[in-house]
Amino acid sequence: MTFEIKTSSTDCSARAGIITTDHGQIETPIFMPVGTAGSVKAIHQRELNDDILAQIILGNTYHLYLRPGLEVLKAAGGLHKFNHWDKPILTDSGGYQVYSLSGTRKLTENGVIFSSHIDGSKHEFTPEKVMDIQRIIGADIIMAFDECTPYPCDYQYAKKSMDLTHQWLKRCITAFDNSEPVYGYSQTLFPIVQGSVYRDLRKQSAETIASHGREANAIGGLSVGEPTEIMYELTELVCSILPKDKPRYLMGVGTPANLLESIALGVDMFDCVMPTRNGRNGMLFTRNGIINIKNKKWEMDFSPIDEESDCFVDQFYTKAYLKHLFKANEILGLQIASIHNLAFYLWLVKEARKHIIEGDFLPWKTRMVEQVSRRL
RNA sequence: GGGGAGAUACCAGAGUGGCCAAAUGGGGCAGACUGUAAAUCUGUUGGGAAACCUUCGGAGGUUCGAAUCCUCCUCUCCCCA
Repeated sequence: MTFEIKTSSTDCSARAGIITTDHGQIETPIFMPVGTAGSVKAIHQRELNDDILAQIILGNTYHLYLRPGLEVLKAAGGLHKFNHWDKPILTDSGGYQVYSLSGTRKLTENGVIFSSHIDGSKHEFTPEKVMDIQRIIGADIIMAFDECTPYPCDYQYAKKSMDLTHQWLKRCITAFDNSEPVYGYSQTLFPIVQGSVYRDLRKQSAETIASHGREANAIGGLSVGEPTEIMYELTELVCSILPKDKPRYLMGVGTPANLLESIALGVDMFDCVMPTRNGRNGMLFTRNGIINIKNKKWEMDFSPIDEESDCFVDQFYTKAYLKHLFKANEILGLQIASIHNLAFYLWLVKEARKHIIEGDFLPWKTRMVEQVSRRL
């Protein structure tokens, strides 16, 4: 994997770049749709390509390991062949599940023992095992095994957890560097900064992560419930320490406004379930603000979902029809909302890139943040 | 014509003397959702800011107190002829 910066903003830390992988290029800043179980929920690959213009998608180690399982993935020839996505894939390590499944897991010295959310069976994840699984899944970008701390999180725990993540990282790196890709193309390991909301821990973690000199770096443990301002302050701090010439990936973020603000702070990559999950729950993100399509006010609104969008569903379907689909529990509603939201997210980062290159990112960003945050 | 069952909030449907402005579902209205245990979850749904007022087919009655008991009326459904 290589990263080349095309243009850097002069009035903020935003930059436009190109990541090159064996499955093609990614123009940054980029938003990566989440496809946890090997599928971006409710979306066809054709829509991902032609309507949403996705350049890279995510998969999840924990979920894919449990189902379909490594035997199937290996026999399929890796996730790219299995789900027929031939552009880049990034897999999360299961570090987020250490957090979100905290009720059914146990931390050990060696790693984490999970109870499967599917059948309750016990499975152990260690840094070595997680590297091995991600080799077999065959993602272009694989994530270090970390612990995503909850919020709030007391200092002692945050420190202990950060140290654990750092130890695990060393083991991840050893395991990764001493193993080979399973399917011929190269894979890249991203380490992850932790440290909860504590500036000194974040600083220490960013320095530790940077010292490993990997090809890119990720920021984890944010957008877990802390105030947005704190998230921005920590992102800014961490970005100021992580090397400038390497991609920075802010994990799990966020709202359209979060993306724009974070791009200004120097973040290049994002992923978030929000456009898909919230879309399935009736929330539409648009350049003019946020719509809850289930609300009565859209019942008689026969205007297109988004008249300024080039995306097929935005022109083809009306708000009133989409409202009806949601109320009638029709599966098509979920599909339309998901396509719309992802297309909007990809449009937003593409537009951000354009303005970075044109040199007017900051004023454009300020205007857009206000616009996309409105409630319609 | 004879016999039986029933009428409860937007709908379905519990409740059969006080703890009932009335369970539960559905529907309606709104809210939440940030590296997906999520087509999920939460709130609310007679009026009123509140004290309180008006409700359980209708009209009377019994009782300190009635959706619940009694009388009559209206209507619905089922079975037999």
